[in-house]
Amino acid sequence: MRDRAATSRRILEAARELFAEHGYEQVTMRMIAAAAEANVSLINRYFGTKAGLFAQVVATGSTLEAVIEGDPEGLPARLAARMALRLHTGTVEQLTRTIDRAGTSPEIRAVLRARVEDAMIGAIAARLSGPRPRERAALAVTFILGVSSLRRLLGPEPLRDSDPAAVEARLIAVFTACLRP
Amino acid sequence: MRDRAATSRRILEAARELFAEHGYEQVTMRMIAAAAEANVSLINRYFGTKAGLFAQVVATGSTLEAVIEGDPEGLPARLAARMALRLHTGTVEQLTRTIDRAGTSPEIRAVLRARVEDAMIGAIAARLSGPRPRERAALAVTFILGVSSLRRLLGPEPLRDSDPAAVEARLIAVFTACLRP
DNA sequence: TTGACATGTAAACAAGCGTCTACTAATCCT
DNA sequence: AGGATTAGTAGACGCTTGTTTACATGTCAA
Repeated sequence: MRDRAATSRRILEAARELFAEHGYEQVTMRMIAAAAEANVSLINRYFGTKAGLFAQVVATGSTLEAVIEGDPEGLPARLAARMALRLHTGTVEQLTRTIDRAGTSPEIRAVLRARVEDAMIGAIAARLSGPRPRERAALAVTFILGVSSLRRLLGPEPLRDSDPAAVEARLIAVFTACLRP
Repeated sequence: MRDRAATSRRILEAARELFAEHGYEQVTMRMIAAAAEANVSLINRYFGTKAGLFAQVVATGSTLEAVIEGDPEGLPARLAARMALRLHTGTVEQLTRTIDRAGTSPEIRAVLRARVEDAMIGAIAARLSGPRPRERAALAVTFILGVSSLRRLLGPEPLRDSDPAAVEARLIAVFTACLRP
């Protein structure tokens, strides 16, 4: 046929970018359709509803796993290095930004919650030894989410023209304080 | 007359609570009017537009100033104590929550940015000595905003039934890592 | 007391939203 | 080759949104 798979993928990718950029509520079905060069009705046909599409976007987005895996001792340093790079380049992890900008729509809270709980807090906590690993992981995730919030509010400028090495050293201290037993 | 001042104040307070609870976009003019027991048209008459009302809410909301003032050495401890209390009671500062849940509406970004820049980052940075005070203050604000994000996504449960003293000690270490010269 | 002004009200407005229905057209299977 | 199935399209539907307009009512000054 005329390639349902390709169209479906174009819709998903267009939605992924738009949700990350403007947030769930600001993005309309027609915006997604236009960006994907597809018809609006196809979005509903393939993903059911707008919330369903968003759930798919969140569920299939890559998470921190590439950074998390490795020796647990080096975890704060790896998180700090990644964040320092992001701060310096002015970008934010796409999925983190999507989560931050999603707002408070009741229909999408469940999937957001599950994703943060499993793929962020749970993934970090699994690497930690010592008491209350989820509690410590949650603090690290707090900081990661905070960066998205700050950038949403202030744009990419703050912390950008800082000395990357100094920022990274500070971030290592922050993540260590969050995660150490 | 029929007390314009009182009606105006009821509208402002109703809007303040609703915006903090549900976020800017989820709150409708009719919700505010109902909560304030006022007519919808009066909101527009007194505040111009929905964005204008939101600007008024954000501009008049109390900030961290009570916590920030005092000796700079004790600032991390005071911030940590306040946050530990908030985490334990499951609440979040109203204005911080309003900012977090405001979403990405272009019409309100300017006022949000100004408020975070001046009343949070600027206020903390003014108390700091050493190099790049704004940069260090921004990291602390990152963490503060992150707590609002985490609670928006996960609700009040996480970090709630932890040992408050242990959490507070950890938070002191985090804020110290953010703010120390 | 009465006219003028401020306050409050109700209804409608136009626009935008997500979704659905009816239809066309392309591709596959036998 | 031709019916069946599926991808894609166009347009309307019902609803909600923020805002505005026209009107009623209460209050104060003269």
